[in-house]
Amino acid sequence: MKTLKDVALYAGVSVATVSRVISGNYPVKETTRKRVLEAIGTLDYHPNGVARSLKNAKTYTLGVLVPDIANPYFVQLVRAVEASVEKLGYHLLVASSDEKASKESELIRVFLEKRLDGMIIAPVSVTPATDWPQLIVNALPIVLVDRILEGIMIDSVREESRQSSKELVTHLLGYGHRAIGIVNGRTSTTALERESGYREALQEAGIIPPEDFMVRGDYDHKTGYLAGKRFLSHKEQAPTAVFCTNNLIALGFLQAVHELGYRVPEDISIVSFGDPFEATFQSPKMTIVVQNPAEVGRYAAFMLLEKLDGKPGKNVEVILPTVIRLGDSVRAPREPAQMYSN
Amino acid sequence: MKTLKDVALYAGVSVATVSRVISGNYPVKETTRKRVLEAIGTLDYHPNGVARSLKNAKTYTLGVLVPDIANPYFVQLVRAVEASVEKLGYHLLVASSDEKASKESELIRVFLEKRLDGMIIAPVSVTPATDWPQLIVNALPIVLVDRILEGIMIDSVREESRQSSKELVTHLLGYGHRAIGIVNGRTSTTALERESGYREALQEAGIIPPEDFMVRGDYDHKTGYLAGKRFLSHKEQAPTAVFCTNNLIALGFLQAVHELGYRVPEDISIVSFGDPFEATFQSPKMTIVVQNPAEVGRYAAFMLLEKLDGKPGKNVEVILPTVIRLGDSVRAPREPAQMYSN
DNA sequence: CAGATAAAAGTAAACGTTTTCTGTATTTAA
DNA sequence: TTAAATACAGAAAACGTTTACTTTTATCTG
Repeated sequence: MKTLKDVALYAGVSVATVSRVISGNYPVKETTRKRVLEAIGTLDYHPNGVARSLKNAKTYTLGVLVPDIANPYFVQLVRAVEASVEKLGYHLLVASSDEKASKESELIRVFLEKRLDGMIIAPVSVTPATDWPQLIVNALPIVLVDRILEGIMIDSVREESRQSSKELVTHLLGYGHRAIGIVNGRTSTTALERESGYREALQEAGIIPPEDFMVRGDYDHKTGYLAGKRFLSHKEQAPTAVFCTNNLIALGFLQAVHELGYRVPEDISIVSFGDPFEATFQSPKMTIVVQNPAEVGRYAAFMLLEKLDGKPGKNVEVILPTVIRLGDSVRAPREPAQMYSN
Repeated sequence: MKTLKDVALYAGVSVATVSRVISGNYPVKETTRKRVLEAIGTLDYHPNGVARSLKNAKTYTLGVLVPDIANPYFVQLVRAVEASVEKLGYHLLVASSDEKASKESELIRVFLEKRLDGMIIAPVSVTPATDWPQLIVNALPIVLVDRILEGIMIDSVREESRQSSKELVTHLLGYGHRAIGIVNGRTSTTALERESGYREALQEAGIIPPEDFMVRGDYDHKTGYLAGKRFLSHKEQAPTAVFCTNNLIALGFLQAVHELGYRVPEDISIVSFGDPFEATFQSPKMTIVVQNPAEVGRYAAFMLLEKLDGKPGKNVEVILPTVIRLGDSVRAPREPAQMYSN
């Protein structure tokens, strides 16, 4: 690949002049500018961004670290971030932590070494790994999305989760359900919040759910599928309604229900978090807390860009409101509610 | 951020020694190694990857350029690429061209300037933009995915498309359909191949489809939706079956059908390209050509890594086979087939 | 047309690494 | 105990930019 020096030689000027033509920040005589531009064209010169980044201490690249890049929720989020930052010339290094703290640490290290200008992270766990405090010290611009960390104040954007979970479960209670299960993630704040909303709703109804109604697994298809199989294989002791805390879990659960020959909502009612469009042609149409990952992404991008711009930044914690969209995945339990209250 | 110099100063050695400790490629006395490692730890030193890349002419970053990063097809593809290259220490810069040649050019330029080690691209158009030839000359390792370019030989991986399109349409013909529409993309090779398969099947049946049965738009939801509205708003002249050439188009078309109060396959039969899992709970279950983007991604990654390894490379053109999965989105047309043959 | 001033272009240092080339301890052999 | 060999460690150049500083060239004024 050609360098400034090659161009300079060809155009018969110094490298400084070529650099100035390219940057456009300095006066260059029109005739020489022409000559340089021509040289650049014929030599097919492309500036070396690496050298430039070294000199300028700026890479124009942002790191995005999500648990699963294939989860539609994060796909939407990432796309919104990309769309928000592209006009300012930033590009994205996207990576998946697979919900593993070790991979998260490793990738943060990579981001650091690559000298990315900032990062957007959906942390794996509530309790920050050892690397996190360093990060803060290093003052690298960070915005957390979807989840937060306990004990460390970092700018974050997420969607309301506890209250809406409570409402979902209350909705089920309103239909007469008493045996209500939950299929949840494990380590993230969202998982805790959603479980907390679930518990609150039940508590206010005087219900204490049995331990085996509460599944803690991963935010993935498999967890939902296995939970569905487990719940429904002993139908008599199964919950009459289930709260799936995430879109993938809901999908997996649904598949299990179908495979076992049961139907929603005739045999079991389901509510979940999800994307209204994704579910458009699903049968049945699910009653969901409508999530808006794109909005989360836009906010996160905005906040990160502000920081990059040198704005002071006062550790904002943005919580976006959510709404519930009713579908037809809920109806009253067929049998009289078994008594799990005490 | 700390530098080698800081560490060297702190440990009382030269920068060269610190560098050698880090790389591990040179002999360093155990006691000094310890001292250096300690310095690195207490100073929280992270090597500057930018400087390293400049020196080594290697960024360990690959560019991935797809038309739409939110399309599940490309999401799967990208994820497979990521999974394939991560163990070798490569990371991904992902960007969307939005099916715009201008954006594609721009992003290729960015990739070039960032000195990425290689790129994987799903080109927007069959006819290469002016930048493409340069790319080849620059000998930057490239692998095309999903689509190819006319007139330039570049390694590529894609799925068989023409023959399977033909089979899909033949399947429709077998059910007695004669008025068969197609909703397609515009510029890519896949669009051409799918249309070509469609035409062949019809031709062999002695049918020449009217121009307005052939919609050419984008590979997106909207194109499918609009086509659906258009076809079905004049039901009497509408096709009795439609071939949607892509998952998003199919989804959009389906939505239009639903909104207009029609049903599949009672009122109209549909076949398409798609992902068998995505469609699991769709009603109806679509008859599709099963695509396997992950496999495409794995192949592309493998081929790119080979090139990066300095393997000669002989311009391979990989075409992965596809299979058809029958669903229940097709049945015989209700009214006697109108005659479009001649 | 000389001298002052403004404009344009050149020189060289710096960014933070890696690595070749040297130099100095330390070990080994005689 | 000394010469040769080996093992470590340092100095400095190089990667390709940007930019402060300096020098050259062009322009202006009287």
